[in-house]
Amino acid sequence: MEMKSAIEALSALAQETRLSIFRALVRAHSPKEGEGGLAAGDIGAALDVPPATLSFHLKEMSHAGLVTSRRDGRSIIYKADLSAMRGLTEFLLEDCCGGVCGTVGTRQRKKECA
Amino acid sequence: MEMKSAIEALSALAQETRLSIFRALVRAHSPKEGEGGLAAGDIGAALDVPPATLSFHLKEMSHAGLVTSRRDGRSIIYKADLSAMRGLTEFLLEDCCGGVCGTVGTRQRKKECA
DNA sequence: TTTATAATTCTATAAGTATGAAAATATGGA
DNA sequence: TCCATATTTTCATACTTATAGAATTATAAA
Repeated sequence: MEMKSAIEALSALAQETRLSIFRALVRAHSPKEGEGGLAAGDIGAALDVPPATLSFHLKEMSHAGLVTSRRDGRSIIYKADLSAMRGLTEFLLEDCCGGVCGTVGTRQRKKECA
Repeated sequence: MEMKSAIEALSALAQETRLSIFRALVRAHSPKEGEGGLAAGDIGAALDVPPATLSFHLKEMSHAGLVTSRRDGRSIIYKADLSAMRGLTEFLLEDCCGGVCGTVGTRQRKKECA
């Protein structure tokens, strides 16, 4: 991940409606392809957001790579892209402590930085 | 962490100058109290940001809880607060897959979601 | 005390983002 | 085909955020 896409992802999350949408999609997530996620209408109903506003926000999140979508009949199912999240976290903590603490990359951490 | 502070932290990171500052502070981090971090002037010189602009951004980051500061003579040393980062990540991925994947909380993950 | 250095606050201007009503588009069923 | 449902696009308005020059405050050294 590089600067530009990291900023797009962070900007997409830095808004109350979008953050609520994302967290709802995380809860409804499934690691299985073609499963999990929520229909746009269900998100709008759950969070009480009008269709035009919801669509604007979902588009922002798609462009930022935070969600994917698939059509299911008349509905469009949105799903969180969690690999983007991991990439973002690694970008943020890259080379932490100049590399000596091992916060990013290794499974076995050397020190407790984050 | 709750919604409001998460949005403040995400907004603080969702801006090119501030994101560059944060990453520079992550590299210069030390887990030891009173060590690590960078003087405001050094950040400004490294990133070529005028003092007033830099000060504006550092204030945003302080208010968002992403950085702490301590005075050292005429300089003010800013340091990344990495515990805030961990709190933010946990907030974002809370109850992932309805809780079954164990992405947040447990050290030993059940599945690879993020 | 005077001077130099470091950082912040004030301020005006410029630029970017969110909202939701109305209209348009897409799908599936009668 | 015609109708109902689901979602997106368009658009005007309102709101929020970034920038950097000039003035101010704080610390340290001469």
